[in-house]
Amino acid sequence: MAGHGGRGRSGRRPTLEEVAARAGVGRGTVSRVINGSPRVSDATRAAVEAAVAELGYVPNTAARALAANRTDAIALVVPEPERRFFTEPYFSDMLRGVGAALSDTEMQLLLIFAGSDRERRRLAQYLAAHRVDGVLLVSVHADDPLPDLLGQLEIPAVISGPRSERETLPSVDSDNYGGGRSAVEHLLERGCSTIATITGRLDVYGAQRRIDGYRDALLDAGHEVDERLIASGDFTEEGGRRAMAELLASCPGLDGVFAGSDVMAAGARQALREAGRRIPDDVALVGYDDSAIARHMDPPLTSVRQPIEEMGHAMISLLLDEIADQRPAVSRGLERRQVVLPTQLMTRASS
Amino acid sequence: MAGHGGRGRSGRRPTLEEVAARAGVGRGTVSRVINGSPRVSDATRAAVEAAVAELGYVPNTAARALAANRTDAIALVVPEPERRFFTEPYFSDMLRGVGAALSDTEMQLLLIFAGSDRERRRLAQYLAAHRVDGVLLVSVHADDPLPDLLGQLEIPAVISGPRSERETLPSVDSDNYGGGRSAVEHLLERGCSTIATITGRLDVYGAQRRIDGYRDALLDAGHEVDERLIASGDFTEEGGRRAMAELLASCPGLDGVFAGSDVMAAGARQALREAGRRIPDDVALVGYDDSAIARHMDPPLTSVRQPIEEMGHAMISLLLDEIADQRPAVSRGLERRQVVLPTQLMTRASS
DNA sequence: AGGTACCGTGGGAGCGCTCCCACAAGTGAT
DNA sequence: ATCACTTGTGGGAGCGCTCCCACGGTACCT
Repeated sequence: MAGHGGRGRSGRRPTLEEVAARAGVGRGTVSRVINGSPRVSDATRAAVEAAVAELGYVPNTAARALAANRTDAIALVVPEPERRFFTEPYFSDMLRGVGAALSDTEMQLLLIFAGSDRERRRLAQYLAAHRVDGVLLVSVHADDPLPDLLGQLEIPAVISGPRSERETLPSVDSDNYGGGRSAVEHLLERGCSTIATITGRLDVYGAQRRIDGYRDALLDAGHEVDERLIASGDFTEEGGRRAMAELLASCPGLDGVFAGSDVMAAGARQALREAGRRIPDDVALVGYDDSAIARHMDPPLTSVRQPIEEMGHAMISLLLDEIADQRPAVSRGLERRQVVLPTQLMTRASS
Repeated sequence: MAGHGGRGRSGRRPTLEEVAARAGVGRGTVSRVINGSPRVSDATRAAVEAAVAELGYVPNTAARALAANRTDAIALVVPEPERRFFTEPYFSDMLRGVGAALSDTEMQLLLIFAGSDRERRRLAQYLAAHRVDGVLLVSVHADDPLPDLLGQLEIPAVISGPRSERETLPSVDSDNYGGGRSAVEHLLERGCSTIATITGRLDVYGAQRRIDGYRDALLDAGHEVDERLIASGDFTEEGGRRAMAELLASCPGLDGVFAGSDVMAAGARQALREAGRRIPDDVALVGYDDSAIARHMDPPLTSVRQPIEEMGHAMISLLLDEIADQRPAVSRGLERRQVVLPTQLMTRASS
């Protein structure tokens, strides 16, 4: 054999040009094959593919990014401290869903925390450098300036929970209203007469919608809504514990609780236990998220399941559309780019 | 004002060339300023910095990567399923430590899971494309082929727990032997006479070393080692529970347990509770990692603390050295590139 | 037969940077 | 004054790709 230019030898990596020479074609043709263009004859394609395999050719991402002005990467931005990311199963579930949706793509996923001011500055710099083609925004609070920044920079973005009913960014969400409603309807069916709720942070739109669902379910069943039965948590376990303690103090007679997240439900369980209330005999408890916590709690927690996997898929799909659409300035009609997916109540021993 | 080429206008971003023109210098000089080269006069530097600020210039990463043949990114590779990453606080602590160590750098950190075969193939492709300058390997099992792959591709790497006493890669570890030893010595001091241990996966070198520490502490105190007191877990909570149950069955008289991780200690606690043993009155319990679990357990868990933050720093520091050294083929002596950091026993109510 | 269409293909230009060589100007020893 | 360095600077070349224009060939219409 003349030459020994196999892939085994490390050092320099083969380039497009070398593949072209080996396959006896031009550079452009190899590029077309690599990028799956249909305008290549079958014979040529086969020859190129053989050359690629023989040489162990792997495209140089940097060169491609420079020439094509894209990075083939998207960022999952979590505007929360890292700690919360790991504590709150919602995030890790979301990461998994998005990762799964992306795994049949060439796109790379970057996880970026933007909890502290320092991290935010870093992120701003990062986005200014256009190091990603698009951004997935998870858990954004109502007054967060991040979406505006993305708008200025003209970086496509999709948000996981809309910030309000007038969200301008494409968004994906579960049916928080319906979910809250179904939780409360379930408690009513179980015979609860005094149902409290522990809400998430009120600057999160989804948390508000769950409360709306709570309210309407009670009203439609002919109950009136006692504002003292609405305690606000902050999505943390400790917040749930505290809210539950307050509720028990102000309304000792309550017999059902809808917590706005499983983690808060876990906190509520603690408070109930400390107060000597049995679950579900004295107080029935329902959570939200159907995370691992719910299944492992004692007793197992009834919870509202959000189709996280599907939500991840939907977000990716919206974002990729957004990225693709960015180039031609065609009039993208006002087709609804707000996806809402249904929830499902998972009934367990806690209610 | 003539022109309106400020940073506000989006669309095209300013290039080096434009900054150079604005500052009235050459391209090379701007590059030197951007990269902090000392061979620039103060006056010129100031002029360039002003131009950079006025134009809102941000370097194009892709162009830089292509020209300089580096990516300014490193990967944290976790050869475990995603689930374990989120379950096991060790990983998130490590991520935090590494992230902190990297935050005063320009380097970007990528988190990559390589739990499934599919993910591993993706990773291999990724590494073959040289999309990172270096790799941090966390929790590698003895027979993992990943380190070899990295070697072939000549990608600098640092491993978080050496695979054996003959580790060839630069590595960072806590003193597992000393940690295990101190845990057992502590139990002996507390008056325990029959001390069991729940080990981590035996193909993890660190787990072995903790057992060695356990053994030696007992031997040095004049006890003999009863093999029935050594039960193997797999670092999971369920594994800890099962191992504890076995230990209780075979050695009902035990009064002290050293668990190889906090998560397994949590499992052990369950089993102890189910068996009606009180902690620490009937059985004293010590964990390893000093993770959040330890502090929140009931009773709070005595645990061996590894200086994760420092370990992160050490890993980064080793890796950056490795990357820097890669270029000149100088004879890098055999200076020990194996860092071992001391542990510290955090005493709490469980012992 | 000539015209028009398209297909598959080759290769120039250029993406924005870094590297390095060349060169002018200054410094100090001889 | 001469030579040898050093310091700061400009700009050519080139990194490996994509984009796009141009071109020869074949097919199908007049």
